[in-house]
Amino acid sequence: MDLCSKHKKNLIEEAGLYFEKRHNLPPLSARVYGIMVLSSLEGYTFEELMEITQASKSSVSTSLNLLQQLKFVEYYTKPGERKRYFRSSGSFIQNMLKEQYGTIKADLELTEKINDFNKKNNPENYRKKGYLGSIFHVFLEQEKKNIEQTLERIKDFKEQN
Amino acid sequence: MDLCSKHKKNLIEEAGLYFEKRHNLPPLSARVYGIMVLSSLEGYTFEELMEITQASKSSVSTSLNLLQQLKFVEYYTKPGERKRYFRSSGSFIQNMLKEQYGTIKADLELTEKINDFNKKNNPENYRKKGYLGSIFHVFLEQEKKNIEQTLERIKDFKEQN
DNA sequence: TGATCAGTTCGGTTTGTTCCGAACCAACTA
DNA sequence: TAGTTGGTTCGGAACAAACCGAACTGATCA
Repeated sequence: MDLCSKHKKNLIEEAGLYFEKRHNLPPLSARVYGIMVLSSLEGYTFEELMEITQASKSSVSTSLNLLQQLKFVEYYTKPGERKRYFRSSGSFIQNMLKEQYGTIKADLELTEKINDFNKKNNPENYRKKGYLGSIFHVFLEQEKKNIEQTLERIKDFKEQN
Repeated sequence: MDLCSKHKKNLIEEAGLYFEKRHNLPPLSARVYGIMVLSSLEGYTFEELMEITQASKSSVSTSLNLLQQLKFVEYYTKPGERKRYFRSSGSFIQNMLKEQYGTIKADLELTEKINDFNKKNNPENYRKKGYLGSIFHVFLEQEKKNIEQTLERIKDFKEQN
């Protein structure tokens, strides 16, 4: 039995490649997550994932554990069955944006440190090159809030719908 | 001669580690970029970078080429000299945000494709799980603009100051 | 109790990345 | 033209990441 249409396979490949490059997941994890986001809420079993990816038991296990740790994937069980059904947890875009937001936040924090240093040690740099001191600092604070709010709105939006 | 104070060395290490993890640069490239963002507009020569990083000629060359390709670093020359002086191009935070923005944009594009697919193939998923159809789509469009504007504002701010 | 099922853990192989030294090139200098 | 300076390119060593098979665990079932 074919678990996957041709078109779906192509999309999985595209999404997988994408997660690998941009969000640097290991190749197999990336493809597994690709499968999840393109699948119904039903999800897939361990076996089916082996079948689709043509990967080994241990590799699939490791990949699923990583994805669960990242909160990208979750599983549920059907009463009476021991098998787990794996599916994407939350929406794909929310997971991705949350990650990006974390990075941006960390960027801004590092920026503060760097600005402080340059203010003291490379004042000419600090002025001319865009390390614009307290005004810029305030400005960035504002943008930081802006970005935070975007994520909040997405969260709220989803909860209300 | 010591090209680098103790305090600066620590910051370089911290920044380097950060670029390595979050923006996945190779270790040496990450440290070199750390040096750049913590240095005056004067920049450093190839030799000085070898001295500070204790790395080989070829490694420094490769690193600088990567950083230039990413537009993180640029060089200038002094009239009459053949030597290049390397320095961070643009402000660090701008470079970082630009990168993040690119990722978010790509995320949103992939989201559209995935939503389209799920709409057709996993309609129940599409409804229940946050793939909320055209409303969500419109909503995301708006957020996309929001994020774009943040970057624009940073750019404008810097140009005006 | 033994057998089976669902998944994990552990070494080892394969694959890929990062860095190095040595040879090289291109521009200038004596 | 030969030598020096500033930097690049190439092949390989050292290390790390990704995946595999085989042995294992822990739960259920006959």
